[in-house]
Amino acid sequence: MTILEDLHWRGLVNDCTAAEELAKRLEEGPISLYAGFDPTADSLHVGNLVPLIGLRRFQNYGHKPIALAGGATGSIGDPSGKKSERQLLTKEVLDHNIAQVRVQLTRLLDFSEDIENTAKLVDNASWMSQISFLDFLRDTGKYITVNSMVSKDSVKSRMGDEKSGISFTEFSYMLLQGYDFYHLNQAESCELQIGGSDQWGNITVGTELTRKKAGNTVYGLTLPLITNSDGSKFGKSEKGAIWLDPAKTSVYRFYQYFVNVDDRDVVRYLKFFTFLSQEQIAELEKQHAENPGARVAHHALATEMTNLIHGEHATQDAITASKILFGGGLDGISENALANVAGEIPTAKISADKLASEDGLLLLDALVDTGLSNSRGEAKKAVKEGGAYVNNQRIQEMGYKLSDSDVHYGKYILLRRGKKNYAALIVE
RNA sequence: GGUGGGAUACUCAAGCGGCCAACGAGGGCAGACUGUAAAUCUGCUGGGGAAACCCUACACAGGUUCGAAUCCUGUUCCCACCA
Repeated sequence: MTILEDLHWRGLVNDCTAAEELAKRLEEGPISLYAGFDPTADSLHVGNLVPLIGLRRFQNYGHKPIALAGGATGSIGDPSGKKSERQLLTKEVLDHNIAQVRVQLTRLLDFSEDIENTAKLVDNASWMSQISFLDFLRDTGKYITVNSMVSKDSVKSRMGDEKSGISFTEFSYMLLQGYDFYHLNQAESCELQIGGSDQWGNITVGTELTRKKAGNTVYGLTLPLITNSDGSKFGKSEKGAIWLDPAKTSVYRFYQYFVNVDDRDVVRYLKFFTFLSQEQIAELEKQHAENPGARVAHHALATEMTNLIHGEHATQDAITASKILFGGGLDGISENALANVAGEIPTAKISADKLASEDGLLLLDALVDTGLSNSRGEAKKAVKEGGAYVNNQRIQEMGYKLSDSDVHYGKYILLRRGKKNYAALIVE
């Protein structure tokens, strides 16, 4: 199977320039390719993952991947898919973000130096900052007509919108990104750019510019936008984006996000996100069809993803915690296991004195303290509705006070709101 | 610039002097069912309080009234028509 066949089978090819030529070129030997990301946050989230994993797929087939951090373009803001003008980020913030993301990329791509096609991370600020505005207009702007720029969807949608419009700054974005491709073609012999389907317009500016300016043929390939079957946005939970940074999204929540993927999506996502083979995925699909309740495919997906991003050790901890929390009662649970669980879910601290005192600690307050409820009113609602649990025992008594008898191993009280929101109280 | 219409909770959208913390729909949360699904059914959905009840809220600022989201005045922003 070739890389393109692999991508097609996975449903990862949305659009492609000169598909046949590209296939031929790939057969001739390894190429360099790149995908960019704008460092708009100090961590990647699962929504950024598809193009980056795409790079890895190419790397696995012997090609050389380049991850491009948009230190320059990120300071402008890509208008693609955006309804309104964006807030500009400062250089300091961008640099910080790039440094953080760099670490995460080392998990996704192989940067080992002893291999032929080692991955590379570049920042377009390093060459963009060298170019004067005048030079850019003379040497680059000359090759692209405004007519073609105006006809891009990303611009058209904003031109039609009298209210917000589009600034010259964002309008110019595609030229900058196009120049990146040209630059990488010159500096790294880069011949292919991949990206999300919203990047099509930007990518084609790059192929056009490289052809006109350097006379080289380069290719673009876009990957589909991931959509959930229920219409919600992929990569977002009720608490916001699912980040790769474990400080922003705990490993446990990361793992759980994939365990909770809609049945209809699980096989698609196995293809999109994992490196499992066609046979392995077919087997999982079969098992899922035979017994969806066992959620074999879900667990495989969650395990693969968590392994990739957080490593095997952290994954095992998340799996262990999940088994305990969703596997029945707490009876006979070991102190070690409980400590592990507490490490995976949100916690709040409470002093032993407070617990032993006359006033004690109201369950209502504990729910708020641990963030399981946003206000006492919500906590009361949860208790009233039978959605509040202490150590997995439902509590419906409004004035319930936590006491020593609720404490496991002198240290832990497990709280739960609803079916799957857990938190731990740590007694100190 | 002129005239008319509008701004209501997370979103859409009723209400046009007291029965309004505000109909209804969507969303969200919880419960039942289940598989930590989907679909369905039920309840809840400003804050505090066990509750009675209190506080804050219907663009903003004032006013009329025993009492205002509802009436009046001014301000801001939207939309339509005219110029």
